[in-house]
Amino acid sequence: MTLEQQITSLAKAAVKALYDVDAADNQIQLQKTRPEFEGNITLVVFPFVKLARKAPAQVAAEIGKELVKSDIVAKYNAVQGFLNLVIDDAFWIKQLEAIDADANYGQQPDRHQLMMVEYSSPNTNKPLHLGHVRNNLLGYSIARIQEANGWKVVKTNIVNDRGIHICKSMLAWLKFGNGETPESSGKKGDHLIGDYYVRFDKEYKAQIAELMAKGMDEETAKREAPLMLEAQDMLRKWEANDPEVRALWAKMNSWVYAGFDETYKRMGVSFDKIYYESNTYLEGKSEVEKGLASGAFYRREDGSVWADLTKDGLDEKLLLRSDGTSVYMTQDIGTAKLRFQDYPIDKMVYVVGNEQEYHFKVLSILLDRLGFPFGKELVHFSYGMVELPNGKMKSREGTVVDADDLMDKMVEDAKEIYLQKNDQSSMSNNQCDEVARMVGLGALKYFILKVDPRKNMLFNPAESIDFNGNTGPFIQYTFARIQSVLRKAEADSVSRYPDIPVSRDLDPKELALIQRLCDYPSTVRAAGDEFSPAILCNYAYALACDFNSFYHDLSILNEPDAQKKALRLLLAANVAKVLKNAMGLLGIEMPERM
RNA sequence: GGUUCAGUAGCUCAGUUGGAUAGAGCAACAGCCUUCUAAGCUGUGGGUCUCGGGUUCGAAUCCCGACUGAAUCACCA
Repeated sequence: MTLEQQITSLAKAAVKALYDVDAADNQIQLQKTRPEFEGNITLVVFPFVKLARKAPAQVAAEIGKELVKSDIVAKYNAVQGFLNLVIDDAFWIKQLEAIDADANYGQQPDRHQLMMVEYSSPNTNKPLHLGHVRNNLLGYSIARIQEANGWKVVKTNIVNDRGIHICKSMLAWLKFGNGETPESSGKKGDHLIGDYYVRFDKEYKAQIAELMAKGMDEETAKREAPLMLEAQDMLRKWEANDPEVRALWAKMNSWVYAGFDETYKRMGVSFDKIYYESNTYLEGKSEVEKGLASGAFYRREDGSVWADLTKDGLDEKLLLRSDGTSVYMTQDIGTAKLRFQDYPIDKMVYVVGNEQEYHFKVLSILLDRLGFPFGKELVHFSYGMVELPNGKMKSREGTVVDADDLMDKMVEDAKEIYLQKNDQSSMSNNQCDEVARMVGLGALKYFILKVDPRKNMLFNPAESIDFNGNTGPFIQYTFARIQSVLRKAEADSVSRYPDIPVSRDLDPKELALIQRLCDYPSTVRAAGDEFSPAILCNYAYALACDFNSFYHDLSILNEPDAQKKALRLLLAANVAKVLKNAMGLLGIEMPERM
């Protein structure tokens, strides 16, 4: 039973005894005692002031007098309406022992339910940029966090591998590529394709300008530029299964996948099941046809198919174009159907930017209308955009921060710092590179995950991401320090388990650490409930801060008292365990030394 | 224009269901390495929590109204 639960029931009993009322759970308000007062946990007594008909401070004192009768409350003091409770050291030591005994501390019981988490979902016409990085890191971390909350999680990716944007890259490559391949150019496949996507846009704009110079208006020029017509022609051929177009498409996509795989691997994200739009859009079409037959949707005179959502307070939504081709929504319906055929999904989560909130609102209603039981409950985990100092990132305008470049830069910076801080004669190249990789990526991941996912965040490329302060490397460093101590303890055969039962006055720094460790399970739950890795970041940072302060003030291995030494070692080991676990849920690796 | 979200220190961000004198980091300044890793620790300065009302013992937090910014409302994805 947690401290909060114990105090809650004690407080209820006290209120009953003193004022003869049964307090509701939400009337028992507990918070951590502020550092300027003595105590570990504080009961806010304002809720009882009225029914006691006494001054707040007096009520607090009366309840305190009751509570101190129990074993776990050693002392109390009342400040206005705040009753500060000092918890007995024996309680904390027992808690630490329980934490130590639990190898999976923080893991919540199995819920026997399956959650599918969709994230990443790239287009295959350009490489990943910082916006995708946020998506991938959030998606992966949320999956890990929900696993820790007892869900069985299936991570999935829907690859948008077809459509006009893909044809643009293909066409530009055919026209201007001279048969360039990743092998011949030494470029990563996704970057190669991205270059041709940009090339298409450049040539297309030139054609538009040319047509406009001849007197054509902009709208018409955009529509009639030869490159655009050719791209559309290519899309029709693709849909008609033209062998040449399909072969080219398959070849170029395979280059992109090879590039993506490399980026994903480096980022440390993975998927259990990958869906491709080229395989799901037909399924979507047939679902829409079914909906049309059942009267859920209607067809207009021009042949296009629509859903009327005005009763739901929304607009009308197009589902099939007049030429019969599908749109984004159609594809998402098909993908949803296939997924629920493949897995017994209890909860479906889409990690997609907040710019698509409307889309998912509509999707939820449509799925529900088509008779899918999961429609109403789908979760759109809507996260904010990454902005640059001068606004949004735009692929075609070249104002993107490339994912591969950014990771390179972070690892380079980490390596430089590592070489600067360590004795170069005592390390191997491999060790240096491995630490630099973990630390560079740790800095990047923490930087992104520590901000509330719902909010837009700003990234300034001119200012490099920090390695000091509230950062991933700070937490990694704390961990590495502990590992160093544990290695030394092992070498000296120092036990972290004292021979005699520990019962002594805890140092405030020790106590603060234990109390922080006790908070971990509820933090994991909160992160899961709120879909927020940021909550875990804040926790890991606070724990690392507490430890560094403890480490600075108190000696572990040089402590002469064997009992104290053992307890501090036990404490350090468990801080390391929880730090590693928490960071693991964020997808951040922890180096043994740095 | 409708809808949704956001506005906290110079900058980037925390702030659990309303609780005590609103917190970190960066940047600036001043200290601490013969002692378990100084990517650390300690201290100083820095605030009209966008603004105005309201609710109450008590509001950065809840309600209403402004202002500012973002997203969205496509036969784009």
